[in-house]
Amino acid sequence: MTEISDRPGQLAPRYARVALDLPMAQLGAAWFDYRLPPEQTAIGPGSWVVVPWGRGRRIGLVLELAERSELGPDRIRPIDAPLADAPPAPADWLRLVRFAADYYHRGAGEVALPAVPKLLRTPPSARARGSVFERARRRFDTVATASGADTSGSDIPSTGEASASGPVFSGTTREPSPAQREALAALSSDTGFSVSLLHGVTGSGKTEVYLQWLASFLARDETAQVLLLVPEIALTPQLAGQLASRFPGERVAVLHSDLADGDRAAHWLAAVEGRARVVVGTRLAVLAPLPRLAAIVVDEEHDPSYKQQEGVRYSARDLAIVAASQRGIPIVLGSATPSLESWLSARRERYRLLRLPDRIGGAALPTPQTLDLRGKTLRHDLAPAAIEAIGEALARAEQALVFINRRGYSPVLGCLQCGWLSRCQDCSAYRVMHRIGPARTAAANRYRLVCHHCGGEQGVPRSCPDCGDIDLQAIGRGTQRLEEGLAELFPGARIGRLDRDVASRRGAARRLLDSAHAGELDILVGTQMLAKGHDFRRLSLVVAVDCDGGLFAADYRAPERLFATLMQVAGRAGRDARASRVLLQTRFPEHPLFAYLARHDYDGFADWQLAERQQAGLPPWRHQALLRAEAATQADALAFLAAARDRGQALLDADPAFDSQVRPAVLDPVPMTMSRLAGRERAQLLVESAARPPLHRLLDLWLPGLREIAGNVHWALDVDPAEI
DNA sequence: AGCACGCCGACT
DNA sequence: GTCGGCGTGCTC
Repeated sequence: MTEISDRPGQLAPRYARVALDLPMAQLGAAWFDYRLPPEQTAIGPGSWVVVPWGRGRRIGLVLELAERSELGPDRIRPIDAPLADAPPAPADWLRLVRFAADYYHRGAGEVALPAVPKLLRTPPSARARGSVFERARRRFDTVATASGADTSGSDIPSTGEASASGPVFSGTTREPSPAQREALAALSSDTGFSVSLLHGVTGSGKTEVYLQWLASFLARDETAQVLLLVPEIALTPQLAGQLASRFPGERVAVLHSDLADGDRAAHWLAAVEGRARVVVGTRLAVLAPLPRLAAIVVDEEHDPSYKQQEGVRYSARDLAIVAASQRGIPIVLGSATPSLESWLSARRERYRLLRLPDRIGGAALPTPQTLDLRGKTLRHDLAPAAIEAIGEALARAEQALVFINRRGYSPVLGCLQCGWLSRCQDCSAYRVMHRIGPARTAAANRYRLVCHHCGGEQGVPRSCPDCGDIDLQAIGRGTQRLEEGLAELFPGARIGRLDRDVASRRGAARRLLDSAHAGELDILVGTQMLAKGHDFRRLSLVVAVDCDGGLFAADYRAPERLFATLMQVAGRAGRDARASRVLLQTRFPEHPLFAYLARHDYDGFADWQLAERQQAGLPPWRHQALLRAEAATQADALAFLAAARDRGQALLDADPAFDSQVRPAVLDPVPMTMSRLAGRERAQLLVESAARPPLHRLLDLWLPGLREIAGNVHWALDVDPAEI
């Protein structure tokens, strides 16, 4: 517990600077002052307090105490009370929160409060009996003792040895390979802060390195905690079980947004109070206030899901590195296809590069081959050679995985007569046709049109809304339609599908994966979801239906993502040392990306992409911040951004401190690619800079003034945007 | 951002 | 005559 100043002769502070979860840029404040209770309390930096706000109550975080306030005393209200039973925030965590607030140009409360489970940051009502904290403590004790591990997926059957757990996740320690031993030896020399990039192909045993390395911290110090960040929630529950069996006697806290409120509070509190020494979670776990953090691993560090896309748009990977640096502890970033940001840091020897070049057990990586679609007659979007290969795999009683990164039945419905397309009325996008009923249902009830952006839905019109023609066509193919096509091509084959629609039904994803592992499925159809961390023993063929979307996309990160995705999908094949094939359907087989992929040459690909980015003046060579605006009309959004640009430019011109060599550039406002979303018009303004300090200096000067010109335009800043 | 107060249309 | 539309204004 942090204590208030009791230095003799000093004036006792009368006020607390409290961070609240409110949009501070819009409110024009960095914190709110409240009066401390006159009697001696333990309120100090890191204390959680209940404060009056308007006519209600809110939970706030005390940033610091102060003797004076800018505000007249009559405008300052007193703190209600300390939040009973809440463990104070550790100083290390407060530092991280402050860094994130500065870096992302938001209020500290906008960073800190969303990191606390809802149940624990709801002001206690006068009625509530007992402490939510005490209940959360008991809950974790019960679940952690009962199952030894996981609480989140009680409907999820535990996976046996022959199941989803690949060898690297097994409960027993296996003898490390020479490369693993080398990596572990290098890591064991660490004292204090260091960043290591563990570059290892799928199946090379990165996880074993993480776990052994983390275990060494737990063994060395009986109060030490370790943090393992993972990209997606889908695999987290089973990973928790695996960690629990791997660290017997340790209690594992699991943190991700899909936990039930009570579980989330229980796990968070166990982590925060040090009762759980192993903490595993998705991006939000990086903001858990861990008092005894000794080491961090970021698994699949390149994964886009580490970037928060609403509220404070932080990068959990970047914040993890900051946290390690602030605490003077080591961090390991692992990936088969590191982000170009991390790769550049490794090339500059700011990060130590460790490699696991080979698959465990010596299984060869299959060599991806392109299938040129030009001039071919496709059936259900599949080239003859792909169909043939699937047939061969089935004949050998092996499994095939067909990958398509589009869910639903067809991406758009259209009228062949007049050209009408199923546009979403609220978004600049097409509504996607989804099959919702079985084949015997009347066609009109079998499908719906769904917008993947705003969630808007409608029935399928019986005839064209524009010309009345009844010949409406599903155009293009998603997972559902591909599944149908495959059933037609391979009657009798057992086909399973996995995409977000399937996964949203509780337990459905697990059931599908279990049947796949049990050999009850012959063909798996799915999106990215199918590519993450599953070893299918009998899988000998992977077909990627459409690789071309990522080749020439407007988004300069598209090739990087495509390369990572295809590497990951390809990695599903051939773990059992069977002769495996990976077929990539494309109309541009001569694209250099495929050559790097075929050679398994990540280094070459990354260096090539880095060179392209350097030439184009893009990250990670230059740094970006994006000012996003949203208004009723595009004109309003653009007018606000234009005014913002002028003010930004004026600041740059007026301040000689902006060195002309590294002066940030404020570009012109443009409508966003998705210019309309959920009925709101959106536009954006890019600021870019060769160096970070002048960029942040500009943002510091610039953002406070935007309040005056915003009118009814909503705006927000995105530092290091992932998509532009 | 919430959540008030505050003035103008179609309903019991 | 009311219920309610969302336009400004305030919150330490």
